[in-house]
Amino acid sequence: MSNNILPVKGTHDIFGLEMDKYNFIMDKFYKISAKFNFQSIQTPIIEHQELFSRSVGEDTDIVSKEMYSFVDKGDTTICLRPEATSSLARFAASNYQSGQMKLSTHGPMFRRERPQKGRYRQFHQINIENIGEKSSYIDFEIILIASTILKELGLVADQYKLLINSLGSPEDQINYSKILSEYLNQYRRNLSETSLARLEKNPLRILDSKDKSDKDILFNAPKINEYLSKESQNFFNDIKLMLTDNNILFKEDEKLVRGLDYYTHTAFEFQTNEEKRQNAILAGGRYDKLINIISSRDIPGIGWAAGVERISNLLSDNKNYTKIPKKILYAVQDESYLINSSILKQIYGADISHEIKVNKNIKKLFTYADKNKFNFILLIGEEEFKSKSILLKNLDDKSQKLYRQNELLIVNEIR
RNA sequence: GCGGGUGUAGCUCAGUUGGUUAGAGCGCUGGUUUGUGGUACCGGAGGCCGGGGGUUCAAGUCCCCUCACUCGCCCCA
Repeated sequence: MSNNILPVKGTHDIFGLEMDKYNFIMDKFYKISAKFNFQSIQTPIIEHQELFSRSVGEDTDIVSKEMYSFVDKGDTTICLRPEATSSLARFAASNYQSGQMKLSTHGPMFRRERPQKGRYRQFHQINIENIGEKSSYIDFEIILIASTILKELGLVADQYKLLINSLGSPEDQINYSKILSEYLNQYRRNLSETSLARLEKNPLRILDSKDKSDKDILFNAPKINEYLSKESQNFFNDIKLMLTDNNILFKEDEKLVRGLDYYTHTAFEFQTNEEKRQNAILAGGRYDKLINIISSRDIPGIGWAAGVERISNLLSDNKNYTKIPKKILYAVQDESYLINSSILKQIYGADISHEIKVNKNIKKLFTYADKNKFNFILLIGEEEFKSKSILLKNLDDKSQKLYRQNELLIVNEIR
């Protein structure tokens, strides 16, 4: 026991039902995103740390205390990616040409937090990003895709809700930040420590503080939607109209600002309605200034990320997430029966899920087939070997038939 | 970073106010007349009771430390 090597804290092996659910989620995700013309991409899991300190923000929790970073045999600081949007933005910054670049990806992300239910140090996300398009239609479409995927995965309406907000244009944000800072400055004494720090660097993030005294102060704070420019208001209204038009329920939440610094305009989050758990399952928004922060180009973008484990947790354990193929067990009483076996070659050549099992005890062979949920057993025991025959039994309906070895065509008998 | 809970067989757990060789179910394995599987019955293997220290005639049980897992807070998908 003490010698066992366990997985690193906060990491998990994915196997069995969990793996089936994971594959199920991937399947729906890529199918639906492909339908909207997204192209899949895989970017490296390691990146220059600078990518995230510039994009996500130096003083976010993610960058300041949760990143796995190391110096790579010299002076390059490398890190395990804590999220994927920055990597895709990096890719787009050097590969975008014109029109829309629609990207979908998935993979492991790493954040060094205290693990708990629905929060792991290595977790998995699915992401879609649309880069290069300013139209509010895209904001709607990206939310529509999210909603479609959750539905297709079998989540029902009362399991989750959609919250949306507009953070306005970069100019609106600067403007509103000033007004908010002025207001909050009057209450410096009562603000929490973290909020005080944010007051200097990024006052917007104070809005989603969960500190009680902060909340009291924020109750009467100026609201961002009162300070949006006319253009920003129209932009946001268009999105809401499209959502309503397509029966996507949402709730406006003026406190929703997201934990990353790069968002502008639309911010949204799908949350589970279940109490007592990490409730954000999918979240994202528009990031028109992000690419300019990490490159010399200025390209708008919008996207979201969803936590695979968090979605997986919401899926029922009692469903079958795999289309199991018929499985066949080729069982023989002695290894020598497998030598120069035409049956074996047929099995290898056919598109059949199979296993070979050798045991002198016939009963063991059947028990094995049963326990491992094989649908058919192909048996060559001593008698069959002598008479050059072979037994095929359907384990589901218990019917069985004896064939001559040189006459059996497996693909014809099993389907 | 801060709090709560739990560590006993491969897995899920019992172990009474400290008291001899530490238990159950499931799983694994052998058998119930020699070639036919989900049931039934009988047998078997398998535990430094997470680790270290302490109290005691005696510790799985009480105390301290430590490690691991887990659930919350913060934050986030």
